[in-house]
Amino acid sequence: MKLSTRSRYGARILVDLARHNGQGPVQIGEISKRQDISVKYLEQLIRPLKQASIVTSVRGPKGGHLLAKKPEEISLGQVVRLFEGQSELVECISNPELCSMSDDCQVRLAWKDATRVLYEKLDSTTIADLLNGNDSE
Amino acid sequence: MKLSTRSRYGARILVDLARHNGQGPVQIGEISKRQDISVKYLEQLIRPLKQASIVTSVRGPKGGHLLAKKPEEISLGQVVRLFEGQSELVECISNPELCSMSDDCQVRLAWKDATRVLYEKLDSTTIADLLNGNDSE
DNA sequence: TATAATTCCTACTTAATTGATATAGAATGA
DNA sequence: TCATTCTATATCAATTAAGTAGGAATTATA
Repeated sequence: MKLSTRSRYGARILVDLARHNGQGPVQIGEISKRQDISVKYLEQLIRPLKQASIVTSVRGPKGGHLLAKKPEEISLGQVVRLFEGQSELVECISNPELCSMSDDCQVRLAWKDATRVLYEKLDSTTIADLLNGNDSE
Repeated sequence: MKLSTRSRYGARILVDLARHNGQGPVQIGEISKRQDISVKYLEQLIRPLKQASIVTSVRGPKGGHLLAKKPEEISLGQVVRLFEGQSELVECISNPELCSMSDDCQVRLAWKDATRVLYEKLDSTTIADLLNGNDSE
């Protein structure tokens, strides 16, 4: 039960952008150096962040990426839901028909509860909460 | 971020054994029919449960498996820690040296917090809590 | 003591997922 | 106009997950 690197990197990208908020577009090359993530992989991770209107981009020379929202309006829950293929801990929570016993399965309800508790925590943690500490510069 | 079927099945095996507690050893073949899990896969899942002293077994004819503890003494947290290779949501929690930024990484601390909250929930849910409902018989 | 029921052990196979790279293309401002 | 930067697919290698197979060990019972 492991978070994908996509979610981890996604969070770090947003923290990086938040740190440079108000300083104009941040280029992928800079993020790559600071966060030690390949340019190509970064490009791939920023796309869903754009589609979710968390990040906006400016093309052309001096272009780059910017937060589309305030850091305190972006939660880890949003990031995780965006990057993890399946946000529930077990699939039968959202697709009960997958298991013949779903109707009356107490174990399923326990996993559902655990999922809820986890996301309550993630939803209450925002990028703004993560702004202290090492900037790696 | 998905729980493996091993953890899911593991929990269902324990609930099945708990339901037949005090009725002598329960054979894998019976569990297989009731829970719709292959005999071969069940054998593989019961082994770690035995090693963790959650289940005991009796060999030979009329043999089978029994809970080694009371249902209220077995938590989902134990089951998940047993079956998931890595119990933390991200690896840098327990192995900070994996990432050059661990020292001062707020994101890492946030994942750690989320992991803690999740396991607090799982640890507080026992097999005894899951005994109602469909027995599939 | 032979037999059959049952667990125990090791290895193998297959499929899916993850993490990442490569290649080609499109937009835009200096 | 062209270097810079973002956009979009495709591909690949490694790892992990899920499940299968075959046989050895153990033991109740006839």
